[in-house]
Amino acid sequence: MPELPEVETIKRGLSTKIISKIITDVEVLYPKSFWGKKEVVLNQKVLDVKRRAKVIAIILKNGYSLLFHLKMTGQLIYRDQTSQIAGGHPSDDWYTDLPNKTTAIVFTFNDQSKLFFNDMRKFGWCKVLPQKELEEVFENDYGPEPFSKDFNASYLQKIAKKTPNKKIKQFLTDQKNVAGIGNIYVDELLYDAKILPTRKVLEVTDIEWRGIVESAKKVLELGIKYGGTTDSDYLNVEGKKGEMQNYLKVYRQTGKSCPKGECKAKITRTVVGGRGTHYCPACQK
DNA sequence: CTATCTGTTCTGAC
DNA sequence: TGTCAGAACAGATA
Repeated sequence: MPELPEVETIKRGLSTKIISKIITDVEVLYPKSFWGKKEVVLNQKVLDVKRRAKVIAIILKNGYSLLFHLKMTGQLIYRDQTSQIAGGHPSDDWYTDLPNKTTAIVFTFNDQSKLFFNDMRKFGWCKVLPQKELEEVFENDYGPEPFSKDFNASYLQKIAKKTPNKKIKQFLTDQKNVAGIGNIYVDELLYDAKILPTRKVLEVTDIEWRGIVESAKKVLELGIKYGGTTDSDYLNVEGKKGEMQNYLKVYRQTGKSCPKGECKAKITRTVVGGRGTHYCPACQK
C-alpha cells in the first residue's frame, strides 16, 4: 500500500471534501473488501477523517467508523459534479471513468458526490467498526507515530533489546515498532542516516538511533510535501499522482550513481526480509 | 512463454 | 518465540 505520506495525503484531501456530508448510498461491488453491515453507515454524517499508521478512518455521527487499509494497490478517489466537469479528460492525471473494473466499493453522499474505493489486487479492505474497537486498533496494533514525541532514540533502543538480531530494515517496517514506515521510505531513511539495511539492531549505537529518528522525520516530511510517491498505482483523492518519486535517492535507483557523488559508488539492490532493498555500499555502514 | 518484480500484512510450519 | 516462505491477487516488465 501507500505508506504514511501517501495515506496522510489522502487523509488531508478527503477531509476537505467529505466532512459534514451524509452517506446516502453504499454499493459493494466486491464483497470480500467490505467487512460489516452497510446499514450501519447509511444516512450517517461524516464528523472527521483520521489517519493512524497506514490506515484511514472516516468517523460517523452514530459512533461507528469506516476503517480503510489500502495495502498494495488500494485507492480512495473522490468525484463530484464540479470536478468531473472541470476535469473531464484533460490529462492522464484523470485515472479513468469510475467505477472501473478495480472498484470494490462506491459511497455516495447527499450532494451526489462519490467516493470510490478501488483496489486492483484486492488486498485492501474497508471495515465497519464501533468506536471502541477503532480505539483499540489505534492503541494496540501500532507503535508510535513517527512525528510524535514517543518516537525517539531511547524508545527505539529499549524495544530493540527485545529483538537484538533483527535487521534494522525489518525492525523499522514492523508497524508495532513504528507506525507508517514501509519499503520505500525505510530505504530512503536508512540511506539518509548512512546505515546499512542489514545491520542488526543490537549493533546500532545511540548516536545512530538519533540519526534514524531525524532521518525518518525528514524523509516522511518530504514525502508529504510532494504528495507521496506514485510508482504505479498510488493516486491522491483527486486522482492525481504524487511527485516524491522524482526525489527518491535510492529506492528503485539500482545502478545509478550515489546522489552524494563523492563516493563514486552505485546504488545496489539486494533482498532483505523478502523485500527489494536499495542502498549505497559506500555511504552506508 | 517463463520467470520475476511490485507500495502490505497475516498465517502456518519449523 | 523467532524466522521465513507462502498466501491473498492482478498485473507489468525482462
